[in-house]
Amino acid sequence: MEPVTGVTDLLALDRQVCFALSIASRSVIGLYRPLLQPLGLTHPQYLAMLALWQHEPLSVKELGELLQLDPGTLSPLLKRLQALGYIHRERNSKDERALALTLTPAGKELRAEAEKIPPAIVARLGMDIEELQHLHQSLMRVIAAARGADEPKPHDS
Amino acid sequence: MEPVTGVTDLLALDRQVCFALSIASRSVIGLYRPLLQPLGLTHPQYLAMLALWQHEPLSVKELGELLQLDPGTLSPLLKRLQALGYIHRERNSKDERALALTLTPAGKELRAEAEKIPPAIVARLGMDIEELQHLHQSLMRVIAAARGADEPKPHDS
DNA sequence: GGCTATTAGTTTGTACACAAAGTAACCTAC
DNA sequence: GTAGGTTACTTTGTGTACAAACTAATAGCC
Repeated sequence: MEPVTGVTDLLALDRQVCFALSIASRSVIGLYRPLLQPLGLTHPQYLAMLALWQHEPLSVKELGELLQLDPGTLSPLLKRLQALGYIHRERNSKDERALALTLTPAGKELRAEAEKIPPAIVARLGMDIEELQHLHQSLMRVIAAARGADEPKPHDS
Repeated sequence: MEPVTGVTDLLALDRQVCFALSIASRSVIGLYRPLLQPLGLTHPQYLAMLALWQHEPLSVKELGELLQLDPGTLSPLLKRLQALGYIHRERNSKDERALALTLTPAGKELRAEAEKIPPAIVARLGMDIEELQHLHQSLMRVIAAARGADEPKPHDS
């Protein structure tokens, strides 16, 4: 479409996938903010709750694998969820190193409120479900590709 | 494809576009990290440099519009770029409220190093250029949609 | 000209995000 | 069973992000 001058700018902002990825992520999180505020949650806290609603009980390590977050990020975040009264943080009696993260009754009840959120976001975005699903698949491939990329090929040389 | 049970889990982690968006963004930024480290830059700082290489000079406000970042984020980030010796921050003599952000010679020279980065990232990701371009378009549509969504329809009611 | 509202940046406070160092519990080998 | 390494989590330090309060300069209005 464009004249290939041989110096099409590799560094042009508007060509960088990572630039689009950063902004899209922040923009969509921004849409969640007013919806999450009544629940007292930030978006990362909401993702942690999603993981617990689906997989409770979890250890910090397991939650970190689900959300791709390291323990140094989760540790204070989980204390805040506890302070909000949504989760319990108890040592696992089988292995005192590990935490057993579980939901409080309030944490379980919150799920009903949270279920209103995804449809509201989709409505606000006003995009086709189909395009969103396609985007989702692309993003999952990017995640898998990035995951594979920084592993130095286990059985090589 | 799946049996529509009527209770397909709206809150399942693996269905949330925003979850995929957050993780994809962090994952790809993680790929940049080792490449940016020799330049002394973080990913947001790299994006600011991209903007300046393309559009210098810029005010903080203009840069904020390009990167969708608010001045409270950019102010300290730009001081760090100045401390690194890559940019100048001077008041605009036409309007003393505004800053004129310009590149130092070192900042201009950095561009040659930076040009090696996008091809390296694409290579590490190992994805089709075509799929990446399609993803980029989808992301730009999401950004536009999110942008439009939180504006309360200027001429309504 | 001088008052008021607006605008551009800065600062402060809270919350991620991640690297690196620290601590306590577990496991393995001997 | 105990020394040494591993594992799970916490803590500390740096750097975003963003809301809200603040400061200084400009623009509009009388």
